[in-house]
Amino acid sequence: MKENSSIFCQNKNQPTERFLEVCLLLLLHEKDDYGYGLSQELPFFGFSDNELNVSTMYRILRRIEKIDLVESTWEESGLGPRRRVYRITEKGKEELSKWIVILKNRKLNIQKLIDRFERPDHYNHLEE
Amino acid sequence: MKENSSIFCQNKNQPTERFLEVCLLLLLHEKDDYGYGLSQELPFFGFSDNELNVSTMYRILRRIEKIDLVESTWEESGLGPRRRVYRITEKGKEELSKWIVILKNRKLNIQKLIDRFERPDHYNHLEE
DNA sequence: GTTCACTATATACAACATGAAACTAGTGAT
DNA sequence: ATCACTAGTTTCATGTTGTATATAGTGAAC
Repeated sequence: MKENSSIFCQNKNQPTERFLEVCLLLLLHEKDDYGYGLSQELPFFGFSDNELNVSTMYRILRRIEKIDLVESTWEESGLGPRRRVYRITEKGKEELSKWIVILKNRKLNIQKLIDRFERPDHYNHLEE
Repeated sequence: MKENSSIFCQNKNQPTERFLEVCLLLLLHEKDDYGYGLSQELPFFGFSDNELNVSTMYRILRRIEKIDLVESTWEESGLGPRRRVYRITEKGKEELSKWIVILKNRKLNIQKLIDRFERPDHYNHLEE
C-alpha cells in the first residue's frame, strides 16, 4: 500500500512549514540567493516578520542541501559577513514541480472545506 | 513580539495534518459522530484510504477533547463494538471559525506560489 | 572609541506531531 | 473455525518546530 505515494514527496510528512521549503525552492528557481536575501522575499508568501522564524529557514536550507535539492558556496559581500549562496539543482527543480502538484491539490481541499463551512445547505441532504 | 498571534490558533504549529483537525471540527459542527463514522467522511477533503492514518485521527480526537473543543460519550451500537460519539462545544465552534480565516489566508498564499511558478514573467522585473 | 543597529549564519534544547505497527474486541457471514 | 468488517487505543522511532543563544563583520551615531 501507499505505492501511489507520489503525492507525498519523499514519503515524508507535509507539515505546513514544508510550504516554506517550497517557497525557498521557488525563489532559488528564479535566481541564486543567500539566506538573508531569501528571508526578505518571504513576506510575499505570507511569512511576514512575526511569522518567519529564521532559525527554521536556515535549518531548511541546510537540510535541502543535504538531500541535494540545492548547492551552496561562500561568497564575500564586502558589506558584512560572508554569505552562503544557494543554487537549485536539477533534482531540486523536479522536487519543486512535484510540490506544485501537491499544493494545487491542497488548495482545492482547503477550498472544499471553506465552501462546506460557508454553504452548509449544499451538504445538508446527507442528514437523516 | 508575536502578540498578533491570533493568526496562530493557540500559539501552536500548523502542521498540515492540523487540516485534519479542522475537517473533524467541521464534520462535528454539522452533526455528532464517532471516529469510524468520521473516517468515512474524510475522503471528501482529500483523505482517501491511503492518505488517512486512523491512529492520527483518533489521536486528534482525544487531543481536541482534552482541550475542550469537543466532548464525548460512549454509545452502544448493537452492530459492533461501542462507539465514542463526539459533540462539538462552543469553544470548538469558535476555534473552527478562527481556522477558517487562517485557511483562507493559507489558500491565498498557496495560490501566489503557484502563480509565481507558472507565470514567472510577471515577477522577472525584479531581476537585475 | 564604544555602543548601537543591521547584516549573516549556526546550533542546542525541550516540546510536540507523525506514520507504522501491534493490540483488543464485538458482530456476522462462509 | 476462519474471515472481514467495525471500533478504538497505545507504543515507538523519527522528524519538525520555536526559543534561545552564540558568533561575527560593517558602518553610523555619540
